[in-house]
Amino acid sequence: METEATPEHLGTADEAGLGGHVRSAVGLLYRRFRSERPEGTLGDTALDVLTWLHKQGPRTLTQLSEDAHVAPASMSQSVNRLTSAGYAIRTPDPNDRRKVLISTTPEGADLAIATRARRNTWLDGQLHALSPEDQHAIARACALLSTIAGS
Amino acid sequence: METEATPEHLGTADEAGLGGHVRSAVGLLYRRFRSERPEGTLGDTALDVLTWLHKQGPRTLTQLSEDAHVAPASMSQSVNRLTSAGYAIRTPDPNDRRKVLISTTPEGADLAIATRARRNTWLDGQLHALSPEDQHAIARACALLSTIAGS
DNA sequence: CGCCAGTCCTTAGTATACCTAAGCACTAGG
DNA sequence: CCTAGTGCTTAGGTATACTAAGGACTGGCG
Repeated sequence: METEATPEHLGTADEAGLGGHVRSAVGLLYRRFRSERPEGTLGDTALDVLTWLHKQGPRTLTQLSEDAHVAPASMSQSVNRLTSAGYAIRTPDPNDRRKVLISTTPEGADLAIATRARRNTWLDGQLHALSPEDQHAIARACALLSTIAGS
Repeated sequence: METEATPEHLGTADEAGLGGHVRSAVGLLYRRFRSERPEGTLGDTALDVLTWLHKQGPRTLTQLSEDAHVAPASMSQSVNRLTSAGYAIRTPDPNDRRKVLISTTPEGADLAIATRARRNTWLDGQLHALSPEDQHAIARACALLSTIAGS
């Protein structure tokens, strides 16, 4: 086993808690976000994809699946929901016809904006009640954890 | 219904980013955690429940569902997976036979420990590569966001 | 030129996890 | 007892994810 590299001495409640706290907080927030989905039949993943497309412009399916860290087949399903609901379209890549570019429709852009606004209504309301330092800590933690998640 | 309170003027990149960054980071981490599940057939929610039971002792189903912020019916299903895999048992509450106390079996306790260790191996490895200030920011953000999620 | 390996995407089948609705089991108060 | 309320379960449906398998296209090599 890792007789030397295991950092057992980094505090007491700290190490036992940090990873666990991150997991716990992520689970709670994820479920909370999921429950904040009163409109439409689209799930949160599909809405996330729509938001990304709205911000970044057209992406291939493989790119989207890498962004979300899911298998291409999973992303294809999520894109199916978006396209069958009329919020996104698939366009064959003119340079490489194996690829498919996914982009938002005008309705999709509207929904992305509306979704963002609705989400911000609740979450920003909570975040703005915090002190600037707390907000800064959260921003920092998000950046760090996103990097970790993407590694 | 967001006709009145929508804060359109709350900055430029900051507010648009903070809520969005939180959501994005949570989504990425959640999927990452989910993919870090090589062993057994139990999902991450079921493992979380097992971990809570291991730490807190027997709980009723309603208590568990409140802990996880899910409907009692959902928790009942998760508990079903645990019990049918032999990691937890249901015991009628002697004082109120409507209630059911859920507790871990010895195998469940072992699995909880092993799960925690496996999770910590990866996540703590990442977290320990950060500076103490960064770790502190994450700990703080987790505490704050857990409170927000639970509100 | 035609074949073949590799890449990109899709569909099919399966599993987890969440929900609402409906119903059973039990408790407590008339 | 009978009835209202509480705790839990099951049934049915949706979203998301995976693996496996196959179709469409590209590019290189005989």
